[in-house]
Amino acid sequence: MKNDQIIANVENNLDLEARLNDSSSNGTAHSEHPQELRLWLRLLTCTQLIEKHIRTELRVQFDTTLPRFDLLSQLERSPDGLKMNELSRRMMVTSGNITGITDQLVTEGLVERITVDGDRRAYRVRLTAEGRTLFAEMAHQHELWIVQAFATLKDIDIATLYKLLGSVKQHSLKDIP
Amino acid sequence: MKNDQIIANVENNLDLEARLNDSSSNGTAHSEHPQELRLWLRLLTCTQLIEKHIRTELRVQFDTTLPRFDLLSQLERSPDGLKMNELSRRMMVTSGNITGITDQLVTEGLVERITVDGDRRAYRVRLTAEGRTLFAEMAHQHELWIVQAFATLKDIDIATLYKLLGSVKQHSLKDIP
DNA sequence: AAAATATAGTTTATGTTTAAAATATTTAAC
DNA sequence: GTTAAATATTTTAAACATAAACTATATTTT
Repeated sequence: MKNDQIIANVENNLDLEARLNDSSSNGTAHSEHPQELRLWLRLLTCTQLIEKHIRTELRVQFDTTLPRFDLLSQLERSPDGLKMNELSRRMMVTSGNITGITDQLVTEGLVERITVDGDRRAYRVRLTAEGRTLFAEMAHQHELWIVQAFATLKDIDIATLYKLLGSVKQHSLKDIP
Repeated sequence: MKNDQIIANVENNLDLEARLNDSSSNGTAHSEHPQELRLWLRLLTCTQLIEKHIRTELRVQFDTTLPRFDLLSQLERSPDGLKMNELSRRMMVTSGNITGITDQLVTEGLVERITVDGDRRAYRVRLTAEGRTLFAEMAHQHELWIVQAFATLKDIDIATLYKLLGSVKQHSLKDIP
């Protein structure tokens, strides 16, 4: 997406939120668009804005994508590697997807597939030395982007957000089983 | 994604956050994963959980997708319809994408393309009567899902979240131009 | 008015993601 | 010990999504 379009989008998204907020103007006494809907839209907007920024930076600075970064990120904390299945579950994407991302990272020489003793169905995927080095660089930048994204908030606000979103998350999880 | 996998994902995502929170255990005095990183991960998790739930419900209850629902949602507030261009900007996707989604909705009989007087390049896309009826049903359910997603929060907490995310959004927007 | 430029929408090629089917292997049941 | 069920991964088909090229029409410049 071009920069022009991002700007246009953002302005329109603002319009959209403005229109939602303006729902009282349609004459109905009880809000037609409850505050939950407005909150959801804003949550989505924030996530999308930050995510777009990270994707752009990853592409510009490292010529890579967010899924590839995320996979490396998972592996970084597991020196012995992780099985495809485990990666799929942690990244909340299907295993077929992991196959494709891993294939690319193998081609780039950043990860390697290792056979698992005693289970010829499974692999463990592990960072190569090159992958580990490159990821360290990327992770450092990534952390700066994220810190910057929330730089407008006070520590106490971050803590509040974290706590409230924790409730939302726990609540969402209850409905799944 | 199957329900089993969703459950597994969710549990693992919990693990992941738990591990992040546990970063103090690695012996470094100043947090290796700053609170901003943890907040970002949680924000992402919440958004993904809610969005996945909406996608699933849309598929199960209405045999449709989130992009199609979003397009109908845009049209619902514009009785005269919207131009493809306008849809593209509001939905934050490219115009080529809008062409495809609109084609499907036309096939399903939910929207129609109308010529614009005085501009033979453009169409307006408008809900059909059938589309309007079906969308009303979907929107009603959608609202319930969203309200349910935040049902764990008190009104004051929703207001707080809304306000703090407002700061984050404004701050993100500053960097774009 | 003709030429240049801009706009609206579609098409094309490529890549991502999902759900579901397929393959191979392991574990459990009998 | 053979069959049945479960597990790990890959493959496949369909829906999105993007960027860039293309067609058609409008607008602006000269």
